Amino acid sequence: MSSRQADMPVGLLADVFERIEAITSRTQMTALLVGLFKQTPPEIIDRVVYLIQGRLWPDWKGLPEIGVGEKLLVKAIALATGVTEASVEGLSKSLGDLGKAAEQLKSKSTGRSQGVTLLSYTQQRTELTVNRVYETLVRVAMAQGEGSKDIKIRLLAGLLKEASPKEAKFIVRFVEGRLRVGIGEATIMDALATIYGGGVAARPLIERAYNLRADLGEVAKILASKGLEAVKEVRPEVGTPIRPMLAERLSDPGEILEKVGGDAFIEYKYDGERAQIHKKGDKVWIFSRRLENITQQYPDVVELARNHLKADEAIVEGEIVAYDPETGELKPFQELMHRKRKHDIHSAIKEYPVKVFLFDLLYLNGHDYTVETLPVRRSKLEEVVDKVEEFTIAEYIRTNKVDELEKFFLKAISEGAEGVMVKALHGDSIYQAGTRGWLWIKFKRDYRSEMVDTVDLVVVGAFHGKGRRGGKYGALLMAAYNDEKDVFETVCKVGSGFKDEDLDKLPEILKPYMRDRRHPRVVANMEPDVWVEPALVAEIIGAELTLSPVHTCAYGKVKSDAGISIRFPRFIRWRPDKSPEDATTSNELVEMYQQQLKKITGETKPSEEA
DNA sequence: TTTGGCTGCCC
DNA sequence: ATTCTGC
DNA sequence: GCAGAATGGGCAGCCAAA
Repeated sequence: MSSRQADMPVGLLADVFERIEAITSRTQMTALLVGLFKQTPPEIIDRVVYLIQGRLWPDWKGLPEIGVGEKLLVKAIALATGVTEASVEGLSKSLGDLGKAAEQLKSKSTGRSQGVTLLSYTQQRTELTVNRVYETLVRVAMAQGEGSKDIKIRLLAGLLKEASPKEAKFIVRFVEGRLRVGIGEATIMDALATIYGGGVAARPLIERAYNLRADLGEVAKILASKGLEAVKEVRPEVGTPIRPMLAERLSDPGEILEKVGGDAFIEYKYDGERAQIHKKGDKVWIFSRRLENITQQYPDVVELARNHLKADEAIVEGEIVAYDPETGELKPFQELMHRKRKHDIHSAIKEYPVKVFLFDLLYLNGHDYTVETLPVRRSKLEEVVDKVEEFTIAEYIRTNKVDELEKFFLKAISEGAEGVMVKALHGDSIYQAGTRGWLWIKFKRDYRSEMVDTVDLVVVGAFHGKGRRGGKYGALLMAAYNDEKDVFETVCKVGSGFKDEDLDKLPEILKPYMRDRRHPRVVANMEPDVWVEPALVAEIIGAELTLSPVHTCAYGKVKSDAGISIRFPRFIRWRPDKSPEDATTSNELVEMYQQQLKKITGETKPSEEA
């Protein structure tokens, strides 16, 4: 990775980030970002954009990640500032921000204290530049194999030593993968449109290019070097992933149909992994929802696409689901996850067979279908797919009736789907990346509390929050009551569902029960930041129960070496009327788990069906 | 050689 | 993944 | 309604410690 000639001080970025962090108005944020881009040489605008996004390059390039998380970062900061890891960790916990911790340590230890370690000339620091920082971070990412953790730590520590306190804050946050200043891709696009497109009116053009390239750095570079006209020329390309269309969520069927404009396609929402499948001649690529190249994980799907997509060039989308070829039943998401592997793929194929349910077509033989309506895309999809059991089109109906939607939804659930997708089919129902426009709406079982298990769990611990939850608790450790052993066994953490107000009250609520050590009646593998004596009960909702390698609830009862946990847990409300012994018991969770198994595997089989 | 901590990516 | 918040 | 940033369970891969 050679240095590029054009460069700029990274301090300029840090200054702008800090100013943006302090405000909440999106308009002002965009204006500040515009100011930054104006000072950015076009040659390095891609790097600046990546740095703002908290990444080195797009996921789909297949390049390594930084491979440094919180723990290694603590080591690097300790090494760079000459304090113990424990003190870095402590500061980070209390500030809720490892970046701020680094900043504080840097500003306290300017000059001498760290100069003691080695050379005094480090005091007259050379200014860090964007290229210098970027290239060092690339070296961190590229360090792999034996001894690589040490290399990563040293490289980062070196960078942090050279950095000003403010720069250190953002370097650390970058490595964590989020700058946390309130700038996302939309704000970046607005800023780019303002500078290079003559105003925010150019945003849709820029966004379209971004959707088709999934590389905002590249789009920025095209804009900066060749202008808006060049961006208009961007077309879908087989082998280059397209940013996925996402869905809104709603729990009322009537409202859903209203939102999509009455008439709609309703299709099963399968619980698997989303896949964007590209085919060009014999060559096939598969991209995940985050546009990682997952082709290697699914040689069976590659083969299916090769044989059953009747097109020279195509991009289609579907869901890969684990299933049992003997019975035809769909298997839970957890089963499919065993396919997330690089090694032993061929034994995994046999052990965890999958099938593919296609639901969209984005490109076909030179024609861009992302700009076509859903009915057009669907009918082309039907033409192009040579359906077989393992490679088929998602089950769907077309309707404008609420009761038919309800009925189809129940059928979907009974067949092991997690709900349905409701999709607009009107004249504007294009393939629109992201969530805008209410064109797709998901309707899942767990959005309806009456259809899903709600549990009352006991608080046994708490975790310090980060970012906007810095200085507060960010999550609680929850447990079920084991009435046979008279102990509390952990089920999950919960950090979602709290209003700011709830979080603000937490310290006061927890205060009477906080302890330094685990309460003797608590059984946990996990170590929270603070332990809490079992006393407080909260209602928790989730999508379903899972088998857990870490949580201790009913450990070994359903499966050896596994407890019971909850997928997508969220806080609903406190249950001050309940004592900890009134909480949901471990045995009740076992029963709920077994009931759930019956729902998934049992109900399709009975012959009274149909 | 095995185990376990950490990380990234699925949902 | 879900949820909350500020604009 | 959009955009952004909090937060969850759990899997495999990787690397270092045991």
